[in-house]
Amino acid sequence: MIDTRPVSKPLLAYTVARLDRLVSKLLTQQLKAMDITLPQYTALSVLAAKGSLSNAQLAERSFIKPQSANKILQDLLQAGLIERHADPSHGRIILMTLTEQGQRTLAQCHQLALEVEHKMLQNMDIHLVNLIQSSMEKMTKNLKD
Amino acid sequence: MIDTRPVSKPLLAYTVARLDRLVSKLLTQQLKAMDITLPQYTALSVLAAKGSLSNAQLAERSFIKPQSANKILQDLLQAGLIERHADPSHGRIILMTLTEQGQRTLAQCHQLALEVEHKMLQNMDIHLVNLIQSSMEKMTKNLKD
DNA sequence: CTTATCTCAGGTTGACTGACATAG
DNA sequence: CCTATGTCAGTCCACCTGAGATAA
Repeated sequence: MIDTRPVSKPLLAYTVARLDRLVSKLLTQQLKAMDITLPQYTALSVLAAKGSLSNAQLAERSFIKPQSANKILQDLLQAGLIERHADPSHGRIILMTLTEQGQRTLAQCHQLALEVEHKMLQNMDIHLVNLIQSSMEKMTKNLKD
Repeated sequence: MIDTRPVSKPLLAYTVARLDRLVSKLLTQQLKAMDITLPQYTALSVLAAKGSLSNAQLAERSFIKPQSANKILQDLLQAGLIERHADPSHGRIILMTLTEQGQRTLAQCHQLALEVEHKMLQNMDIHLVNLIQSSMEKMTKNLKD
């Protein structure tokens, strides 16, 4: 029997989505041991990288609504992993920073995440991986504008 | 003031997740005009590409549970976009294929998805994009095993 | 008996929209 | 007034787990 189906490649968007679903699944499993959800780990990482961010800033960077980001930050506050600091230049804005416990927890979570990252990148050229990462950042920028 | 924060790059896993969140958001918005959800469009695309798949096969490919895939297929059946065919070689397996209406709908959805894809890939080298896609498929394979 | 498949039912999570107070 | 921000409340969706029937 002759196969008459089209042999067109799937969209890159599909390949990205499929990879992300698998990565998220594995990462969520790993983080469960630390009693941290993936959105919580992500927020913790971004806060640590930026030093401090407001709820609105975190939401915009993460492409989610401020109400969604607020829920994540409340849970991190509850767990004692971050703390609030009033922005001296603007009374309404509240900046979030990691507590010492938050930094220790983040370091442990990062170890678990690195295991997944290394498994994902096994037998891959480091220069190619860097090129892929910068290309994907460009794609994100393309879609933002 | 001197910035003493570490300048280490984020994980590739994070960059993938951030891009996927934005792509999924835009794609979901576009598909709303066709009254199709992103999981439905994805399932439709995979079924069309493979010709026909069982619920269990679709679930495994998509890294979701059979119960989740079943819900999606039921909705597509309800909408008349796919139809069921008993597998002649195994009484319990039910293969799914696109109806003619399903193929027409998929073609229209694909046009909307291509708009997002093209925006994402604007000013990017096609050969690099192909290299990125095959690399990401390799990453998915690395994580599967 | 064991395994794979399909499917009904209910639960959880991580996003959403709505509404409103407050700071500038 | 208008805009941006924070936050309380409720909703929705896409996944999940549990349980059970059926086919090889």
